[in-house]
Amino acid sequence: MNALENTPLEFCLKLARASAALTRKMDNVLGSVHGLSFGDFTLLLHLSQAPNSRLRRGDLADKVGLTASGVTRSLIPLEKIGLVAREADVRDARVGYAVLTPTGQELLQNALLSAQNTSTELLEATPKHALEGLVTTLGILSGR
Amino acid sequence: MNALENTPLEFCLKLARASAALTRKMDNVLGSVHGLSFGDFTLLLHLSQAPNSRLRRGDLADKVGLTASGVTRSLIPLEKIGLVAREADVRDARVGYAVLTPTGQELLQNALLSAQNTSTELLEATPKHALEGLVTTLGILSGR
DNA sequence: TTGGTATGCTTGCGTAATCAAATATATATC
DNA sequence: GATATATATTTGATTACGCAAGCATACCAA
Repeated sequence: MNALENTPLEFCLKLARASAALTRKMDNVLGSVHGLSFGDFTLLLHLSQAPNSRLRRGDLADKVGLTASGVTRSLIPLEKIGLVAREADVRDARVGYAVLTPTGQELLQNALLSAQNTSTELLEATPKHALEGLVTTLGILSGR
Repeated sequence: MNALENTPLEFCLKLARASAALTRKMDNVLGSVHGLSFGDFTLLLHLSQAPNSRLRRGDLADKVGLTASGVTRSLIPLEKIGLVAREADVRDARVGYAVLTPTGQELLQNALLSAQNTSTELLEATPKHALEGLVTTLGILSGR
């Protein structure tokens, strides 16, 4: 009945479905507790992991899997509420940086705990060693 | 440097990123060749796999990982161009079905080949046995 | 029956994110 | 050094899609 069993396409379909479920769950948890979407959280987290909590806007787009324009638009509300600040490059006036503010750092610390709890809970039925392999495969798909 | 190595959260972040990359790739391929988005394709494919190529709209939502309202809206253009038709339930006037039309079947056949090629290509560096494990984990995440 | 609740789907509204075009700046070539 | 091309980001227009509320219909209980 299902000719797609164990095909790459089946994998892709399940990936998309899982991602949708994950995003909704994360959006609900992070949104109700911290006022962040999963996308917002991801942006802040990547910034916090960068040197000086600062990234070129284009590089940030790459890391989170958005287009440059997606990052521009997503940052607007975060800048407005003071979680992220904009900085210019001294040598190249075209590039802009996004920097995590102290306020952003602080909010992120709390949101991080929620996100970790939620993801751990979601994956509690998955053995740890399985995740390692999966991360590799997902990296391949992302072109990484 | 990265305290998230091999945590469930890292997995979730990569999952979201991989899904974004996958969707963009599929959208490009299916869109340019067949005029379908990856989402459209997924809807048609699930219908084609159902008995009589027909599903209750709510069940379809479940399968593809959208909400009911997402399905309602996504089907509108597909119904408009005649790939999907709407049918009523004789016993329960609340339920609506979505049925794949012959035109839809035909378009899907072609799109399926493209999708299969693309997904195979994207995953060519991933051993088959790895995919099997992944599918299980993704199912868990989807609550399935 | 009839009132109340549950179910299936759609609509209103707001946000997110795409592509393509525009803008601004930098770099290279002649 | 002027002109062409390349790069980084933003803006315009459009589509996708979630949640909450709204409808219509079904089911249940007294």
